[in-house]
Amino acid sequence: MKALIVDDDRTLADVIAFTFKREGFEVILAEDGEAAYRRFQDDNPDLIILDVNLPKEDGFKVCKRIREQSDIPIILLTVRSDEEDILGGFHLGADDYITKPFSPRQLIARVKAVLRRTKKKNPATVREWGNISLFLNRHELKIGDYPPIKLSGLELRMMDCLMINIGQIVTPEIIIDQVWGPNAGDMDMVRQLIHRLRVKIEKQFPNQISINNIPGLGYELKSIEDID
Amino acid sequence: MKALIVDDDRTLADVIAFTFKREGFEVILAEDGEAAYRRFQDDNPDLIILDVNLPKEDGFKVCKRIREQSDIPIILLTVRSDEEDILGGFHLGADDYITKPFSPRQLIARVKAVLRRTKKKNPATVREWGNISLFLNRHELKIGDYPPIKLSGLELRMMDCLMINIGQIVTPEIIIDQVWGPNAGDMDMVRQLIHRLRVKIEKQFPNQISINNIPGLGYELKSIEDID
DNA sequence: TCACATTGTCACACAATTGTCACACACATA
DNA sequence: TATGTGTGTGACAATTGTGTGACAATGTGA
Repeated sequence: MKALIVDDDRTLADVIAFTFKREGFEVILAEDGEAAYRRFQDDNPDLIILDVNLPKEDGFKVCKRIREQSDIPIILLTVRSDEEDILGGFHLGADDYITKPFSPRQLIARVKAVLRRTKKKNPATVREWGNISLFLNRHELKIGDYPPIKLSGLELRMMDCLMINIGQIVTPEIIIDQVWGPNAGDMDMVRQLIHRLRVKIEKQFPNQISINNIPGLGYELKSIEDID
Repeated sequence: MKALIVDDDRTLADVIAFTFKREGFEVILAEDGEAAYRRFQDDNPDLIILDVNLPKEDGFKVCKRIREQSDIPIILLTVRSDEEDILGGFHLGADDYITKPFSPRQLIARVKAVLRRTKKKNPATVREWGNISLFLNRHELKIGDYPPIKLSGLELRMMDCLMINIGQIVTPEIIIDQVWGPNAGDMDMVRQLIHRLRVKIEKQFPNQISINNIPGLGYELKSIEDID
C-alpha cells in the first residue's frame, strides 16, 4: 500500500509519513501541487493525503485534476476555518477531509474508513494475460474457451494480485497487503485462500494455469502457455 | 553484525552495548561525533545507534554526513522534548528514532524492525561470476547450460557468501555471520551445510565448480574456468 | 426468520529444511 | 605407536513450511 502525502509543511508531513510507515504503508512525499501530480502519475499510489493550502497550485485544483483521471481515494487536510472550502472539496471528488490539528490515530482511522469504502466501488475493468481474463467488475475468471467461473471478493483480489505479478514470485506480505489491506490477514489465511483458488481453478480449467509455491518465498502464477 | 553506538553518556552506552552483545552483535563505541564518523569509516558497522546530543558535533550533523555516503541504518536516540528535532532527523535520513528513557527490549525491537525494512530496499537479484549465476530472489543456482537447481535459504546464503568472496578464503566466522547471523550457527553446521552444498552442486553441475577446504583457515569457491 | 455463500480458525498430515550426533579418516606431533 | 585436531560423511531428530479438510463465525439476500 502506497500513500502519497502532499504538504508543504515538512514537519507535519514527516509526522504523517512516520505514522503511515508504522501502519505498514509505503510513503511518497510531495511539497507542492505540481510535484504531487507528478508523483501521482509516476508512483501510482493507493491513496492521497492532500493539504489544501499549497504553494504553486492549491489542493482543490490538484484534487480535481487527479480525480479527472482516477478514482484513487483522496483525503484533504484543512484548517477548521476552511469549512466552506471543504464542501467545495467534496464537489471536486475528495473522499474525506480532516481538520488540523488532528492526532495520528484519527488520521489512520479516517484512512481506513475511506479505503474500506472506496474498495467497494467498481471501476469496470478487465485484467488480461494471454488467454486468461479476469473481469474485476463481474468477479469472473475465464480461461481460453472454457466457461467463466465466479470468484469471491478475496479470491478475486488474490487472483488479481497474482496476475499483476505474473511470472514473478509474490511474497505473502504483498498478498496480504493487496488482498486484506494493511494490518489484517495472516499466513494461515493466505494458505487457505490459495487452496480454495487452486481447487476452483483446477476444477473448471484443468491444466490451464497453476499457482506454484516456492518454499520460503511465496507464490507464483504460471500459465501453461508459458515457455519455461 | 556490527553495531556502532554513539553516546557521550558512558553508563547508557554500556547498557546499550550489553544489550546488543546479548543479541549477538559486535559493538563499537564512540563518545562524540568526530569519533563516530571515524569509527563509521574504519570499522564498517552494519547499524548505527546515534544520540542526538553529542559534544563537538551534534547527532544530526553526524547523521547527515554519514547518510551522504551510505545507506546504513541509523536509529536516533533523543529525549522526549526534542520531538521537533526528531522530525528534522528524518529529513537527514535517520531510519527510526527512540525516545529516552527506553527499555532494552524496545530498542532491540526497533533495531530488528529497521534491519528488516532496510534489508528489503536492496534487492540485488542476481549474483554472477563467469558462467555461474545465483538468483537470489528465486533461490536458484545455474552454471553454464545446465538447468538450474533450487537452494534452501541457508544454502543460498552460503553460496552467496562464497561467491562474494570468490577466489579468496572465507573463514568460518564470516560464514556463520553471513549465513546464520549473530548468535547462531557453529562450526559443525558449517561443515554440514558445506557438505550438502557440495553434494547438490556435484550432482547437478559435475566438475564445474568446487568448494575447497584450506585446513585451519576456511573454504574457497573455485570455478573450473579459473586458471590456477 | 432461514438458507446460502463467504470468510476465518483450527487441527492434522506430510515434506523440506535445519540442527545434532556419531564416527571415520587424514594429518601432524610427541 | 598413541594422541589430538580438523574435516567429511551419513543417520536421525527437531523444527518449520505447506496442503488439506472440517467446521464455526459472519455476512447477505430471499
